[in-house]
Amino acid sequence: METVPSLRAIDVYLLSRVGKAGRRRLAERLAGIGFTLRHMAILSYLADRGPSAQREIGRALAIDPSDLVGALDELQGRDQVRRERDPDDRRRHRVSLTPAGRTALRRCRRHAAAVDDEVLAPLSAGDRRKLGELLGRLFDDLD
Amino acid sequence: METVPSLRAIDVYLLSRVGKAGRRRLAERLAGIGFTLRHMAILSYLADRGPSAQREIGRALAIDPSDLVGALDELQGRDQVRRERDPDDRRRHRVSLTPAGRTALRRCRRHAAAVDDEVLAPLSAGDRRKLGELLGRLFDDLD
DNA sequence: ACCAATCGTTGGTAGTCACCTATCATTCCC
DNA sequence: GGGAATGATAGGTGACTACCAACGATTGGT
Repeated sequence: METVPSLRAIDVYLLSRVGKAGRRRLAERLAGIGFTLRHMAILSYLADRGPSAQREIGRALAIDPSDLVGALDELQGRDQVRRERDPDDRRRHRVSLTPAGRTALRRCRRHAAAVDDEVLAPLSAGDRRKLGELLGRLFDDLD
Repeated sequence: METVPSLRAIDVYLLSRVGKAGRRRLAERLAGIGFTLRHMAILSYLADRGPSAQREIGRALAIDPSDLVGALDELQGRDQVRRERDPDDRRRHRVSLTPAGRTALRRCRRHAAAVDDEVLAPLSAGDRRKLGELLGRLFDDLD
């Protein structure tokens, strides 16, 4: 990457470029095992928060409800996710992880960790921890 | 943004999400004054490195040569950039900034600085500096 | 002088992405 | 019980992106 100091000085530009490169590598790896970043985010959400309505998942992950349908169809088609009507509110679907879903998630996480190691290779352990903390704060501030 | 700890723990995911949000805000602001991120990157490159061939610009900014043509057409249409044949190698175009281009770039930079302030608001001045340094190192390591 | 490579350009494709609208079933509010 | 709001779904759109193939002009190697 050639040096363009006046661009390099813009933090949002750096963030955008580095983020895009990282996203791309992660997406490629996940694609190799039949997943998208979105799939992984959904599985992670379910693992952390337990069975949920689609609307909650969509809101948390910034996925449009109508887009979520397709992603869930794919996961369900591989038995990684189960959809059943919520008995307490029959408009809702109660989406939950299956054992196969948990296994798949573990695989995704291993790939994600590998990409982290790859992308953050230039940083020391301490710097890497610091970066994670700073990014976490920025992330929490979104919306 | 709801809390999904196992996703938040993935640095590349944070990078990707924060970067995308930042990119979006910057793109919106620039769109308000008739620019894209790509335009700004090109103007910045020319300001930093002086008159250049299209191929160099494309390589440095990771823009496909065929995509660069259109962006330069737009800038040239507004007299922010000049294209002339390189007398030393008549295959090349010598692309250079015009005074109007410099003025436009200054405006872009002001908007970019404002977005930086906005996105990085949660960080102290010290943390912000640190983040910029870490991102800079990761950026230099791309490709 | 000729062949291969380079530069800019044209035109097209495929994927992703964030939307938006409309519809049906269900529930909530009064 | 009736009207408004909500959840999931289907279907489609426009913007942007990253590509790729092909071409004419020009240059460099030998």
